[in-house]
Amino acid sequence: MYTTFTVDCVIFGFYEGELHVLLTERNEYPFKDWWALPGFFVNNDEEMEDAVKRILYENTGLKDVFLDQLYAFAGLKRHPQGRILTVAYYALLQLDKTKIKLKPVTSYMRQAKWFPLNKVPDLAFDHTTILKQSVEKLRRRIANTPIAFELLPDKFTLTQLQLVYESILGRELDKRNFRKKMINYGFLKELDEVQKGVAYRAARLYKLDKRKFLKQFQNTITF
Amino acid sequence: MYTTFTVDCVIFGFYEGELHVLLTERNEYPFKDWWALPGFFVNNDEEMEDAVKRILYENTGLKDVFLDQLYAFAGLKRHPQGRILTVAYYALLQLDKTKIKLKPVTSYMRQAKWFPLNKVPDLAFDHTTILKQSVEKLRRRIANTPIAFELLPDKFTLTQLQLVYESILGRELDKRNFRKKMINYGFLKELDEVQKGVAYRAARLYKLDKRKFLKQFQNTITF
DNA sequence: GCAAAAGTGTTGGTCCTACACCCATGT
DNA sequence: ACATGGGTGTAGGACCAACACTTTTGC
Repeated sequence: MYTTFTVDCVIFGFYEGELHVLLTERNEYPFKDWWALPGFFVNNDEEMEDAVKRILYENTGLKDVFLDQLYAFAGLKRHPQGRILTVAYYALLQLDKTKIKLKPVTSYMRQAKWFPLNKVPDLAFDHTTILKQSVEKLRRRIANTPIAFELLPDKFTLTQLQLVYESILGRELDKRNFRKKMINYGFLKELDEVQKGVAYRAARLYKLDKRKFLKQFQNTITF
Repeated sequence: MYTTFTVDCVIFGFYEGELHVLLTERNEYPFKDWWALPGFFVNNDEEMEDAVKRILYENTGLKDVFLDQLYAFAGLKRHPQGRILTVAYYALLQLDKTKIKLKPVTSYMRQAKWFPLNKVPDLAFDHTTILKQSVEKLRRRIANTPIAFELLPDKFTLTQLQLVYESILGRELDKRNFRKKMINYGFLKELDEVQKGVAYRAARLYKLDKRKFLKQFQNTITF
């Protein structure tokens, strides 16, 4: 009837053409010195959503991240000391945010670091399972919802957007078809600006038109 | 760090052309005499998935139901006596199973009963919210996954199948288009049988070809 | 024979995929 | 001038929505 209550965070970020996940190095037993998803105990007088934000900040130094609930894990064997229920949350971060300095403000974690998805080590507890489920959810969601924009800075090029799709889906897409499709959606605002500081033809920058975007993808279901 | 741990069940069933949900009448305070989703405390030495099945049985008499996790609710104000974390599960039941006698085997609940979705009363705790979220999930899922079959008996007519879609989506569909689409999917087996005991032309019966069905709709994502 | 639901095709529009070359820019 | 990625169009096929009448059966 009673259980220890924790939350874990799966934070994705996109840079250098690759999808990354944010991990922390544990400084406490059990699993001392192992890499793990940022996570900790929820206080008794604290809303779960507040706890997630607090814990992510304490573990990594990241603030102002919007997280969605993924799944509740409650297996009796998750933790060596008996059942610990964890609710996993996940979030997608914009490229420029990933430049923010990562530094835990708690001694429970030694450091926080971005890992490319295919270079993630074995993780503490059942965090490998949790991460795996998050990636699956991401792939399912990108097919229906254009979550890709959450991984990019405000102004982005179509090639960057395509790279996000390709890195999440794990396959290459046709450039012409991709552009046609995105522009046809009608929620991209073409800017009068182009990229700067590149050693080749500079690409046009685009912005997400949030009004139109939400109109299309917000499920307005009446009960 | 510690919380009371419960599970709630949202059980959908389809009969008489309407989507129904299974509710129980509480026989205990708080919310005595209110209708609520079947749910109760998870034992400390019990896996969550086992607890859901046990509790559903104790509350309603239903057995052998496969439930999927929906969402974890942990608001501090969910329950008058402080935080109670609940993990909500949902399931779809086949028509013939809904004929099973409902009778709670615990004194916590006075009775269990099917309610058509649009005749659900105000529910105990935050169960109205939980139910609402389940229906939304159902609608989202039926667009991508043919979960409708879980609500029908083994052998069904195309009209029955269409009624399931219509009652979940809340709108009418074109008969010819619906049939073409379903038959084109290729996972329906046409049987040599027809309906019996109807006072009009008997409809052909179909069966789900599970092999073909799974091949199409099982996400095979490698990590 | 009539009431009730079963069953059936076509057309026009939209969207998807496959595919290869020229363009603009920085060095 | 060359290397690099930016940017563009078309044709064929698949899928979708709209639309109304005939057939079968039980009573």
